[in-house]
Amino acid sequence: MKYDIAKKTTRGAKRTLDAFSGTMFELLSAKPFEGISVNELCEKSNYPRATFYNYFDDKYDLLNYCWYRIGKQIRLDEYAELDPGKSLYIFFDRAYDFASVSLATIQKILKFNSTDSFLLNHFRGYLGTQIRKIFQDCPDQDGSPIPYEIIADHYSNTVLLILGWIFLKGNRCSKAQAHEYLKYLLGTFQKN
Amino acid sequence: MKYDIAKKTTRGAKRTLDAFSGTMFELLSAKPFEGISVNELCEKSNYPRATFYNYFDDKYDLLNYCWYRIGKQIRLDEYAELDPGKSLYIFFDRAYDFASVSLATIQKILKFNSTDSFLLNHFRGYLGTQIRKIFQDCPDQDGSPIPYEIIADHYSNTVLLILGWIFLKGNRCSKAQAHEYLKYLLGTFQKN
DNA sequence: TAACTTTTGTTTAAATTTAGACAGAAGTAT
DNA sequence: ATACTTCTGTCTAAATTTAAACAAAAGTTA
Repeated sequence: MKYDIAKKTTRGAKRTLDAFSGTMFELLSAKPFEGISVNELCEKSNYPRATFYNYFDDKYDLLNYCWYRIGKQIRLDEYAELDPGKSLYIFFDRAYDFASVSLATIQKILKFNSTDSFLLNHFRGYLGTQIRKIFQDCPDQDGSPIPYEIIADHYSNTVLLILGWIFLKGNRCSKAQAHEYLKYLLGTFQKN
Repeated sequence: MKYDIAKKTTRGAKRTLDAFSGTMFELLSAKPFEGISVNELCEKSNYPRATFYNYFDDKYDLLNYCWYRIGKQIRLDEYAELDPGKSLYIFFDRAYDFASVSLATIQKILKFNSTDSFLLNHFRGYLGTQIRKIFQDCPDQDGSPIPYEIIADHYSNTVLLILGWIFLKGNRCSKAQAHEYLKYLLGTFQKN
């Protein structure tokens, strides 16, 4: 990414970032990621190519920013202060709510970018990394027989599994029921 | 208007004009025009005040541009080549279609800007002028007992009357029925 | 293969936007 | 009437965007 997200973004930068990522989501609802060109993104966003390259290295880089934008919406960065034992469920709930609201868009995107496509794997990768970060910040639990890092990975995998089952594979189920699934799959490790 | 619409607009200008006019329509759907400030327009549009004043003199000027934008959507400028006798009905149909599609927005705006408010009068004024222009371009009809300019004004008034009756006063009626109204009110003058 | 089109990523100087400050007007509250 | 807040319209120098051109890569067609 050529633009530094860390430093506070100016209004102009916000507009540009929003426009490009918004257009990317729009286009993903209409065609596979492979078929989207930087030219098209610029055309639809009403920005010249030079501006695109002021912000992003290429369309993959923009894709990353799209995931980052979703991450902000589910407040991926606000877990430091949460009870580690509960953060799993809190994260799950936020993701569940977001996916519920965005279901129409998700389904359109899936129509052109199937579950096992590059696009979804890319998203999985991003989200997995972020989830792992949440749990890695938690301290080692006393008396745990295996490294906490492994548990963090396992949490991440399991949460993604359930979310994918519900929203990508289309097996709608209530939040409460989903919690049951999570408890069942993670029961052996969880204290709470 | 500080920006010259006549010269072909750059992409950046198009973005800015679209953003501000779009925000204006949004705000009009939520509050009366009097209560909208330039600050608010800039805030919602994500542009600094300086940019607003790069393009517009004030919020009234922006309002004018909003009407201009609607004018483009109903192709107010494409009447030179049309049959003068029919242009009345062609214009009416375009306006009717546009209003039908935009009905939800119109109703929201009316909720905060009642039929006899400054806003609606301003719009009436703009549209009336444009309609008059269409008919003024038509040549004097042979043997007409009164100046064509008066007839143009009368056409403009009558079309606006019917449109207002249907879409502002809320008396929905079919396009065909509306044509009957028009024919009845203008029958004495019309040849076709 | 060869001709052709599209895409990519970079580069430039010119145009536009930008944050912030400014004084004066207008509105609100006490 | 006074203090307080918000709004307006203008002004800057610094930052960003812009159109256009470019060579090289990739994709398409015949």
